[in-house]
Amino acid sequence: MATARTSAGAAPGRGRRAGRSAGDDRELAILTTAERLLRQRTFAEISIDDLARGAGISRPTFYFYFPSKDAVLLTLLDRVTEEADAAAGDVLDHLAEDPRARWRELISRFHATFGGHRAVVLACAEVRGTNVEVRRLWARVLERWVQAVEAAIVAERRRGAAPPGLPARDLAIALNSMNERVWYATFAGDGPAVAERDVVDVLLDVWLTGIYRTTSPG
Amino acid sequence: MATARTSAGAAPGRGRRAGRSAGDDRELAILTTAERLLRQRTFAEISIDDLARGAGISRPTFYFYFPSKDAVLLTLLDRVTEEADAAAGDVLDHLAEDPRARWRELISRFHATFGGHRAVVLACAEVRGTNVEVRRLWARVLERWVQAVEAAIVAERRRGAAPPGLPARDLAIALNSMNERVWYATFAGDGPAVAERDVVDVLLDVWLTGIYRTTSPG
DNA sequence: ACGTCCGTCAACACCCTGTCGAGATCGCTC
DNA sequence: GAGCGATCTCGACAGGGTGTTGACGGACGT
Repeated sequence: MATARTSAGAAPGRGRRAGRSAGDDRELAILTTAERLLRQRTFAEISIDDLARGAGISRPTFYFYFPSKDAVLLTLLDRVTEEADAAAGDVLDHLAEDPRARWRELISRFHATFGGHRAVVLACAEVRGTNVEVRRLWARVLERWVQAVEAAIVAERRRGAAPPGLPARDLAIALNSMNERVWYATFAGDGPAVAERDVVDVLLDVWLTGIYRTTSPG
Repeated sequence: MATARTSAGAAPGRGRRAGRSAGDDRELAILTTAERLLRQRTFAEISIDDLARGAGISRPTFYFYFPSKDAVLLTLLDRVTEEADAAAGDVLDHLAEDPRARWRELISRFHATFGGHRAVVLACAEVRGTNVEVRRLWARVLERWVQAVEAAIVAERRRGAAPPGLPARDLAIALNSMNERVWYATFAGDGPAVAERDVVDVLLDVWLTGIYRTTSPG
């Protein structure tokens, strides 16, 4: 039980006495061990014992820091999505300046963030089917991005840059979904996939034609 | 190890003496039990014992018919993709008659097939991360569809109906990927999703704009 | 009647998860 | 610098799932 150690939602490591403690180091050690191991094996192939040993503690002690293996991944995912949010910034507020360049910037930054943590992204895709918490967190994050894109599409239509068409929300969902799946295939490298160096431009083209009916919107 | 009972790839139930035998019934019973249970719980929540009891046999006997729980799902997936292939038929050979109507027919038929077996589809998405065989089978199937769509795009460009643009294969990958992910969200019902009655039209519009730059190609 | 497959299952060995309770250790106060 | 509560640690256990082994019954051709 311990304190509110589940994190994922706020700055982790809160709820204990102010300063740095040995416990914080251990928690971090578990996290970094997880991300390291994820670069070598599947999430399913990693046992709690692996995580514990990698962090220099015993298996029962692991449970002091995280309630389960999935909770570790959840924390990792939380960090990545925060990083992605920060990277995206407010590009969508400046679409009018140069639509194509701005949309490209958005997609490109997401690509860079996910690509930098592909092990975590792949692992999350792996457990999304079984783990409710990961599913919910991802749903929440995606919802935010969908709403941002939806608003941007509405704004582009209002200023006459984009023609009317599909409900903006549906279009935003479809485009975001496409990106997710295409990135997954590219990073996982199995099945038909777009080459990593082309993926941003491919996605961009489908976004632009979907929103503007042209790949060079004015 | 019994005979070549893994199936998934050819007509299942071959490799034993000609006529119907009790074993074929059992094998079928396992399959139908799996699809039934999948409508109620997650794949991970179903144990081999559940499958065996549902089929009226003991757990060790299950192993006589299938090497693992995943192999059952693989057989199920094989059937669904065969059904989808059959449903798709040769619509893509008649695009010139009425592009919008034909593309819509293609998407709509896939939608109907997957929607009719959403439990299996969802379960496959769940294990794709962990199971190599499911991953490979899905990759093979997807590759076929991608190639068919790629060829259709090339043909449409050649006859002047579609403008040049992205490499046809990359476009085909992106569009197929989008469909997969959007359907998944719609069927799973979690996270931002397109309403089931709208999903075909939403996907169609993105396909048409991506391929023709218009939603009403001539 | 007799071997030989097909089909069946009780029992076993194994691995992984999650929990409990008994300690060690840390940081603070008096 | 002794004492105390919170933090931290782990050995040992219980439970549930998987996959395998070895022995047993029945159908079928000869």
